[in-house]
Amino acid sequence: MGRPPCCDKEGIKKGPWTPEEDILLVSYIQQHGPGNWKAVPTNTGLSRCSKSCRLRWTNYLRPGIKRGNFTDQEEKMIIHLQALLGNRWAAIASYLPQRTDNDIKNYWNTHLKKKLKKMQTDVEGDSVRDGFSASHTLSRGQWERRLQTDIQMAKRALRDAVSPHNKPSGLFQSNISNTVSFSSTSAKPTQSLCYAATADNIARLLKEWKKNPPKKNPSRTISTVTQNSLGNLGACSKEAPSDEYNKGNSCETCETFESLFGLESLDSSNSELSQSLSPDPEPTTLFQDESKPECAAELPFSFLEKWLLDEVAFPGTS
DNA sequence: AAGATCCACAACCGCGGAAAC
DNA sequence: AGTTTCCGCGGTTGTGGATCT
Repeated sequence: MGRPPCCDKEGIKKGPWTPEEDILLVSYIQQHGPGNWKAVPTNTGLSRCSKSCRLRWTNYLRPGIKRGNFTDQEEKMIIHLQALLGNRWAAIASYLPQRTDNDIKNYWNTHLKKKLKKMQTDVEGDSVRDGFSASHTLSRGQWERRLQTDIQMAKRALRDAVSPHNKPSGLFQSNISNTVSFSSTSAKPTQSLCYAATADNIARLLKEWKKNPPKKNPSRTISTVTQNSLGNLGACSKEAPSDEYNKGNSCETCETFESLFGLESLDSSNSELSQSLSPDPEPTTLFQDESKPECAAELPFSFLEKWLLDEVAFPGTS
């Protein structure tokens, strides 16, 4: 049963987005901000369902999205977070602010899953050769101990991945710079700038496209080009990654950790944070909603750090 | 060179939860 | 309190490009 799909209506366009549609959507959001997706198709004249608009925005058009190859660090993070959180891509994405859940999900399904499977096969092959099949011979107690060990290993590996002693990747530098910039108000102008650049870029691309329309599959080709360009531009907004995925995710993630490890409420760390991250009293910019919510940006990472570094919180981990 | 197959990823679908009525 | 509507999430599919045969 369930609700009928919102895209069943006649006249609703599906498939790849064209640059023109992108521009319509971006300029509308530029004026009104994201949210109220229901109204977007009506107000923009787009023949798209609200869902499609939201998806297009969150996955491609919003500023701060990094596209392209995943770094080793990101890969490690995804693997370990997936081990800890399962397929909760939105939660995982909240630790990789420049990546969308869709991106991470795709990367997991296309690359990491295979990689891990292969590794597992190799290990199991060895085990079978040794006359030992791990998964079938474990008693419940052994299984639990193994689970504990897995969690600890994941935890340790995650700590390695985020350790400041490691060469920091853009990922964590961006988190760090977020943290630093919280005390100043420098992030917002940067962010707006990048957004404007994004919209301008679409316009420029469209002009180019109209001058020299590609011979084959124009919409997809240009769309892809636009996406990449947007991604590249978005990458400049390291200081102000978008937060679409962080809304609500931080708490959700904290709950996950809490439930996983039986930690007490995060109230204390929250209050600490709320002090250090006093909300910006200035009038909001157009894309305030899109800006990295200080709390959401900071909380998961801080908590993660705390969790990783606090051996006491998880007795017997060392 | 051409067809077959694989791969990557953008987009869609359906569901659940929350908010609005 | 019950129903409807909207939003967000995760799983899945479709399509075009890349690679292989």
